[in-house]
Amino acid sequence: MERNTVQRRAIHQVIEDAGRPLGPPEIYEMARQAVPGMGIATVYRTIKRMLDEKWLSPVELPGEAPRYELAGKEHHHHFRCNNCNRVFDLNGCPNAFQSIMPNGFSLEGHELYLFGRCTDCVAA
Amino acid sequence: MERNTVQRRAIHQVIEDAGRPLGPPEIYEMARQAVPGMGIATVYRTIKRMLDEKWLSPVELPGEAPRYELAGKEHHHHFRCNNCNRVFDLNGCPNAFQSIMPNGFSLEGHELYLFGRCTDCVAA
DNA sequence: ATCTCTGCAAATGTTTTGCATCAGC
DNA sequence: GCTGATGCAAAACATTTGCAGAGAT
Repeated sequence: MERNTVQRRAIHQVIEDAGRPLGPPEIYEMARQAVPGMGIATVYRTIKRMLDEKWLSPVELPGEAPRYELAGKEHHHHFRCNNCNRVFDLNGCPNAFQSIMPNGFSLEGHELYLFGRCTDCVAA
Repeated sequence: MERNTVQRRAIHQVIEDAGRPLGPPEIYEMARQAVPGMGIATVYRTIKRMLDEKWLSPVELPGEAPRYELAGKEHHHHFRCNNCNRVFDLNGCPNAFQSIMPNGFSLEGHELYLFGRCTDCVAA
């Protein structure tokens, strides 16, 4: 049976409060402020368990270390600002992928990432 | 000045012959057949240099180790078969991404990956 | 009291780097 | 013969795992 520990609570809290996808080192640093003695292994183990339990879903930008966000949102994609590097959720999905599928192939899923400048950085 | 070594030639040859994106371990194994004594470090160093020289471009599927293919093709995306795990080039691009961009954000680039079954695996 | 979770440290896997030597020019 | 490139081994990172002890139930 699953136990409700301070570490687990701290990690869940951090991800919830962030409102954007976070990577293990970020989660570690932030959760550490609430639970000073915590080890990095606990962060990895907890993330893995939360993924199994579908509390978290991974956000894996090409060429970057994985980040994680709370699961349960509906299908969406992500935008990363080339200037400030923050990752934002995008609502909706352009369902126009069948057009580039080769004949005889079947389409089962897709990943889409957009890059550019967020409102804060579009001026800078 | 840059030198034309057997290792570099072997690596370039392997990637050219493959016709699909390869990862460093694959490149190492295959190039090793042409140049038995070669070390893995040379593969990494050579890939890095070829990226700088724009001979190669990276293919970074979310959650997977990076692969590399010859650069210079025109804009395209990739499809990975969920069954045999091979990666294929897709021609064309559904230019319909502006529709999900938030107001005030500017779009500068995108990455798209499709998943499913290739012709060979659609029956299996 | 039980049994899972944790922290630590060691192990793993991948990519990078230092350095003496080798080889392209 | 210079000087960049290579092979080896060690180092650097990120992530995983074994284990004994702490803590939740």
